[in-house]
Amino acid sequence: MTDFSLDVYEALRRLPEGCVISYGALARLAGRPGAARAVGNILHKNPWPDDVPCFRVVHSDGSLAPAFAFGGVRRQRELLEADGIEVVNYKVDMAVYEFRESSE
DNA sequence: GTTGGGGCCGTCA
DNA sequence: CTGACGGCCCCAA
Repeated sequence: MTDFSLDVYEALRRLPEGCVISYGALARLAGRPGAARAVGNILHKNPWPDDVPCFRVVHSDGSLAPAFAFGGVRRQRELLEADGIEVVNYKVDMAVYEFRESSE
């Protein structure tokens, strides 16, 4: 467990419902741009799946994770749709649902 | 559109 | 500590 991991979990916790984020973006929010792979690993561990909705984390192109640990992309799609996110062909519109701190 | 290479960080053996 | 792997990302051909 590292500070980076905790930071990732907190960043995800701050993520509002109905929004998604990519591994890279999440890593960036965690303060480690380029650590997208580490983020994937961290989310895989996910000690607190109840507080850390990793299902809101998608690829940079908006596609869902093919190796989603909870039960596959199918499960993830249900969770995303449950958040009010429109999922098309296991992909979401990053231009709309991607979480951004600065709305510029 | 696909394929190949490099890089980053964390966890496990 | 080193080596290998991963729910990745970016750039170039």
